Amino acid sequence: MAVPKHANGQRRGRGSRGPARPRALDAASGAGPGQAESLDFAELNGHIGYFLRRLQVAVFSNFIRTLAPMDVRPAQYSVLVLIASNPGRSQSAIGQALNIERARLARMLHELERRNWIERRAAPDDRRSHSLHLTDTGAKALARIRSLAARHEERMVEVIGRDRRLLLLDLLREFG
Amino acid sequence: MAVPKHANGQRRGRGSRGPARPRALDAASGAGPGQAESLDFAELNGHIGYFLRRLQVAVFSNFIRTLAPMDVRPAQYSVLVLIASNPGRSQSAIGQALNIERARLARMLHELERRNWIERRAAPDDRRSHSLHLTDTGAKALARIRSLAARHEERMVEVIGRDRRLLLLDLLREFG
DNA sequence: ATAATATGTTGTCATTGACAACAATCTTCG
DNA sequence: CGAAGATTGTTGTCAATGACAACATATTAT
Repeated sequence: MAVPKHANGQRRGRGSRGPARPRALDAASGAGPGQAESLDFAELNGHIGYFLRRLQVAVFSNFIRTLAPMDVRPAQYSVLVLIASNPGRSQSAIGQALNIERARLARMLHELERRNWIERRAAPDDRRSHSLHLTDTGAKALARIRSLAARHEERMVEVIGRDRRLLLLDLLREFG
Repeated sequence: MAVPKHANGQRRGRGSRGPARPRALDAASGAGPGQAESLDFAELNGHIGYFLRRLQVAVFSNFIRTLAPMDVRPAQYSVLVLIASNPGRSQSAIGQALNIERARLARMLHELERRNWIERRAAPDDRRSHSLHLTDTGAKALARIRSLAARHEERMVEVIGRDRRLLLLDLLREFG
């Protein structure tokens, strides 16, 4: 497996973290040197989805890059965290909560089990379902993962702006 | 081709559009009947990416569903709109602007050309590149597409709340 | 001119989301 | 009780997407 290709490029160190308006996270935005007279985006600018998409991609990209040392992707992270906070739940419970289709989750859990981070135990009450738990190894890994995730979130604060981030979280909390 | 599988389910009519707090757009959120004591999401709630992702997926899902009659996906839409607003630009210009990799864009343009919506003309100044234009058919299609896209955006306003949407647009505008 | 770059194209892989089919278990209800 | 129906997890498979290598053609830099 190793580092997935998906962890795409986008370095671009940028020192100065002045209080000034944060710069774009990633990609396109125009701004670069030697670029033909920038295009007219007016129409796209009316679409929420357009911005949401770009921001989401940029945020995930940073997440993947930051967590590369543990080779954990966002979906895996959310599953691990949810299992940690809710040990013993079934695959269907976790899947529904995160909106991950059961077939997809089954395969993701295979991978996490292969890494010895989680285990499926027989559920006492319903022999169809498995109850999910972190292993000790998983708990240790999660500790490291959490610290990387925290670093990622800090970086998002830097780029987006602390207040903006809070506003976003507030805005979005109602939809999760 | 026909309607791509991707245009996933998620109907769920909901009459009453009172001024009350808008309900979730899609998926999971808990709330449903007969669901085990809802899970602890506290940790994920600290992550912007988590919300961004869910909201973005929900918004795109609605977009795809709303534009299904024209079988246009978000990326195609953005390409069409950008070509319409900036006729004659090269593939690389459009690709960079939208952050679409050139190989991917090449194939997308094949499809749009097959549908007779756009054409690649020889660029006068640089014979490597193609200058992109809508066809008449494409312009007519885009008219319909735009009206569907407007309907989608209206729906987003309904769900997200007019003021919230403006706030979001404001917040996100700086990052596109 | 020669080398380095840029543009568009095709080939190919990995990841993801979706869906169908299946076995093993519950649940419902006659 | 017992058969019909639903749920849970699993595997197989397809389509869309993003990435990247290799290539031909053309342009720019040295």
